[in-house]
Amino acid sequence: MADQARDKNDARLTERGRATRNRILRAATDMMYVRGVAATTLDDVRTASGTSKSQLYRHYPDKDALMRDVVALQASEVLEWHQQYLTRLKSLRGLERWRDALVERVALREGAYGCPLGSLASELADQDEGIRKTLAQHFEEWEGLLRAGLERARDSGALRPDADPAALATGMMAAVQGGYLLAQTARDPGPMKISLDMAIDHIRAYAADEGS
Amino acid sequence: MADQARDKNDARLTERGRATRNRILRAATDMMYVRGVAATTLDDVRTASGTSKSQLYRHYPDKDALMRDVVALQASEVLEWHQQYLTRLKSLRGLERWRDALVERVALREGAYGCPLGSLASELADQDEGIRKTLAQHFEEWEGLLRAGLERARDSGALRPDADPAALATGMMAAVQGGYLLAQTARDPGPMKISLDMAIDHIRAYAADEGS
DNA sequence: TCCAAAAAGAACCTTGAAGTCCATAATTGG
DNA sequence: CCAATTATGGACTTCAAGGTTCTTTTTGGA
Repeated sequence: MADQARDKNDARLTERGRATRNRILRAATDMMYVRGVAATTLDDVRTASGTSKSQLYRHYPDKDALMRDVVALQASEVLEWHQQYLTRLKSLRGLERWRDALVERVALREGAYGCPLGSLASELADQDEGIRKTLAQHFEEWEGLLRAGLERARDSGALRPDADPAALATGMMAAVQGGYLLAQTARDPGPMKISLDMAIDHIRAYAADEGS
Repeated sequence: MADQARDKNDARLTERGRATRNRILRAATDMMYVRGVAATTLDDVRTASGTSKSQLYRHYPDKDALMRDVVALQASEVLEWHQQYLTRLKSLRGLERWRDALVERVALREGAYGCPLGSLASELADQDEGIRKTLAQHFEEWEGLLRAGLERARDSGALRPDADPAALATGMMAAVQGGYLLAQTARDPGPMKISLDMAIDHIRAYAADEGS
């Protein structure tokens, strides 16, 4: 009882305990991404992480708690990846570099598995209101990276003053998610590239001087 | 054994039997859309359709077979709905009417549940290769409606000759799917409208005479 | 009206996944 | 180095979901 509360945040875990916990979370995150949350059993996680049932139980009261940590980890990794490209964004050129990296990433697995956050959202949004809200916040943060970049581009004169960074960022997010889904279904990164090109062209229409 | 083969296509079923089969399929389709495929139990379907276990078994050898019919029904209904707006499409004006109807449809349920086909795709694409291919074909058919409409628009002079209907249709499909996912996660149809507006604007950039 | 075939209903079985518990091994502090 | 605490392994229990089978009811044609 006191144990569970303590273990939730790994405050008083030894090095070894924390390593086990991380192995569990890593295995669960990877499997839930590839197979889906419902299709991933705790026994799968146990095997893949090289641990045992009682360890799952020690570190997570139930599958839901594990799932919530999976969402958090996946979100932090996705955000971190995009930050890498977007925190200093202020031109169309930067947006194109980001697009190329993203398309490359999707091409590496031939489109499969979809967006690490998007597929969680699709599976869980209408099932657990708490997780839905959490995911909505993560999406907002992600969109915020784009919006901030576009604002910098506008303020620095790369985009016209009448450009609407918020709407452009939302459109770009939809292009990303739609591209992911079409790529996943077709097992082909092609649609992702076309989709992102569309969204960038749409932004380019607000470029200060015509042409790229 | 002969029974199963016979029942698969409702060739030699009586009126009553066909009605039961339809009730089962309708209930399964609705529930799997709202709750997801994995979260829908056969017992749920049995209750919702007012039938019993042996009837499920009689009409469908297993859950997978039911699932496949659900995909087919959902696809035919989605396609039919979009055909209604897209078969005679040949101008931006028509595209805008379609967009308004789609946004209205999403707004009715406050964004929830996502795309009837897209959420099936996200859940099943990496789980069952056969279903993935089927869904890819349905998406292609859907995209084909858009592409054909854009080709008519181009041939009738509404779009410039250098417009690429295939790429524009793919971009539009991504906008639809991305819009659905963001609307589902945010429980707000707003992103769907912004996303479709972006895709239409992108097409408008290829309009023969400037402006709409 | 009666009979054969089809459909419905409900009890039953099997499997697999989540969750529980306890004995043993490892680790850490005094 | 010993005792106390923490981590581990694996067996066990429970439960729910899928799937099966049998009996009863309904239907439709001779």
